[in-house]
Amino acid sequence: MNLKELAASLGLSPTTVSRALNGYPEVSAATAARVVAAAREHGYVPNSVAKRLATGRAMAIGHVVPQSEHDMINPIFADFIAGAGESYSQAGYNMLISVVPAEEEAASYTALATARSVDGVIVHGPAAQDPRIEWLEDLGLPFIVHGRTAGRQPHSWMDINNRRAFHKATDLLIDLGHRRIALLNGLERMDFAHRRRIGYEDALGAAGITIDPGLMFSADMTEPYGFQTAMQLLKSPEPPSAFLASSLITALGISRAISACGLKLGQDVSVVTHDDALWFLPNQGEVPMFTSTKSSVRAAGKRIAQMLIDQIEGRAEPGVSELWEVEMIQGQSTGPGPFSQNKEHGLEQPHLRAQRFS
Amino acid sequence: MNLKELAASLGLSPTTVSRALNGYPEVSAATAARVVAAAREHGYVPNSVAKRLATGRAMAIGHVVPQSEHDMINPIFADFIAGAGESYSQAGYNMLISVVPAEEEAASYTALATARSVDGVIVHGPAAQDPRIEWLEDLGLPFIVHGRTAGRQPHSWMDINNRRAFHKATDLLIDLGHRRIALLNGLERMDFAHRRRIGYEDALGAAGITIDPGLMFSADMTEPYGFQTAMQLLKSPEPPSAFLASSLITALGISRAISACGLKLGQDVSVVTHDDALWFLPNQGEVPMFTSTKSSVRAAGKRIAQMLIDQIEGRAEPGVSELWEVEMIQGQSTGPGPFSQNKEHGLEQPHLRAQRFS
DNA sequence: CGACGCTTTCAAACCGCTTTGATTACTTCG
DNA sequence: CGAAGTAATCAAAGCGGTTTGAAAGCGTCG
Repeated sequence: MNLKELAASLGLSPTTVSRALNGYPEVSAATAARVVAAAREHGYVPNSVAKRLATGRAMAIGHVVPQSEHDMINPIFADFIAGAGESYSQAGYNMLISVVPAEEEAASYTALATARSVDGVIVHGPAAQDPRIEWLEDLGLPFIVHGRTAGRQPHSWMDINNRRAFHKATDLLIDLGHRRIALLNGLERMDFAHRRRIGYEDALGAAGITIDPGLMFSADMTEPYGFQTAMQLLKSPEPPSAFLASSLITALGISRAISACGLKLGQDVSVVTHDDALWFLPNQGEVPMFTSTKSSVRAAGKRIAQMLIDQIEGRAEPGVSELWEVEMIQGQSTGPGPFSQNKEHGLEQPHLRAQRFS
Repeated sequence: MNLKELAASLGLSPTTVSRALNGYPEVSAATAARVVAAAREHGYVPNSVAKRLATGRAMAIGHVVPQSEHDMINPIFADFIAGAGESYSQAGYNMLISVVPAEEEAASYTALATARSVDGVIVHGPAAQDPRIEWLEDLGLPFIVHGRTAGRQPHSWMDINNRRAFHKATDLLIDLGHRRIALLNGLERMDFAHRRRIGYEDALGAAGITIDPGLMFSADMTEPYGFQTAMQLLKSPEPPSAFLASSLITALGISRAISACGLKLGQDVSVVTHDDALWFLPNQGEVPMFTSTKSSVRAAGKRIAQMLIDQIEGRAEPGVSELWEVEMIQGQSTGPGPFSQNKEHGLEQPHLRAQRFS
């Protein structure tokens, strides 16, 4: 059943039927109702492809995912997609994902733009200096960056305050009496990891603690990365008394290493981690396992998709940005360090300290 | 630059240009070469929407993801997508993902089919009895199921041998001298979990071990699920000496609980898990952490996408199926149990036993 | 009563590509 | 030399919608 047939069955022209279904005012209320009823009865759904050709709107948002040794398709991406998908389906958009070899990424954006397959794209995992912003600017394709990058042009983005989050996380550990704090960061060519490192270094600097390059690591955020790095550090002559991790996954690895060394998490060694609030790693409960800087990547996906749709539909200007502050969650993974001011802290039960502070 | 303009600039008709670009033989070799060169020079890319309308082929595969309390978008889905995406981009297909409220799932398939937005779909996470097979059969939309279901009609599917995998895993533990083996399964309304449970029960039955419902659990495969369930069991009067887990994520939780109870993984308590070979949880190395039944979900995604494309393009008949056997990986998480025949096993170094057997 | 304005409907053009069914130019053969 | 066959090209008709511009129907007013 297509539009022409539906129109014929109603004794109307395709024009009128089309208008009736799209809610244009030129059609009388009575006819409109009749058309809508008939459409529902026959189970008529307009052919999306024809509609797109006629309107020039793809009603789709693209996500280009380069595949390289450092895989972008990870659980964080999955949660982001889940959030974005909610916004898309509410607004009637489709989500188009292209998994392409890294070297074809630029070509992939060009193809999406010239073939008009999508109305806009979301840029994932921006590097500290990311060429994609310029590509997209040149192509005239609307886009929003999940994160930020140090491009010349102003561009639309949404990010969490990574620098501030890690500054505060580091402060927390320093206040607890920690001085040797290891940083297990993500890949520092990525903007988010770069900013987190600056936050960490700033906090150490402000406290007059010398920055030790031997305590800073940067890698893909896997569990074994956390485990192996922590093992190596804990067995070293001068082990850190605290760890700061960029992902709960890595933090789990660290915690495994702590156990393996016969130490107690939150007593002998403290850990603070960023928590993307991933579905399969809920860090919740009365007193969550990990003290963390928490921000739902799923919520971010939902919001960014909405921002992009607003921009495409002209409800928002390009060049907007949002910066979310993270939530600080007190968990069981932190305790007083070797330079603690008030030693009685150590006797205090962790669950009595449970609280949230932003 | 569209086809008409390109044709005009060459002094040819759109017909000839279209044929030249699509490699039809009716056009002379010389003209064809000239057209291809001009197209490249002008950066001409055919409008995908117009092409789709004209050919009736969407050149897209759909993935409908219902969102419910039991979230389908999880790291396993992400890895699957990564694999499928490879096949799609090689074959020139797009991947369309619809995240919809669970109650709109049926409507979503209908819309995809009638709007001709996709040429086929992949069905994820089939339940033991799944209504979607019938829906899709009725809609006439080509599809392949990742997993299986007990539907009446034969349908195309690709699955791993879940029953056999868990049968063998259970056998392994029994052979090591374990009798009380806890099963931390996924949701048993899902087909894969149902089959795993049967494999587990069959193996116990064959060994003459009474099945204890108090040792069988079914839930979403999160880390805390593993931790809490294992804690509870290990503190019970009759703790199990071994665990069988459906996911490495859950296995990590179990291992955390074992440490928390002051026990040693692979010595005091054994764990075997299924391993989907997720990117951020590599269970590799000379002697991997966990003894596991391993099968890359990413490889499955790649293969299933290929099967579906073959079916759509008429290279394969519908109704085909593939059953993959899993690989058994010997890791550090298993050791002799309380009923071990040869006690000297306990002294053996795990890494000396390292081997693979299928 | 005819001109006018307003609402409602429609025929036809269009979006950019593919494909069918000519048409033309050039060989080949009886 | 004309008929027939073949290769190369093209005009036009789709695909299934939207949208423009015109027309029809109807009540109102001078």
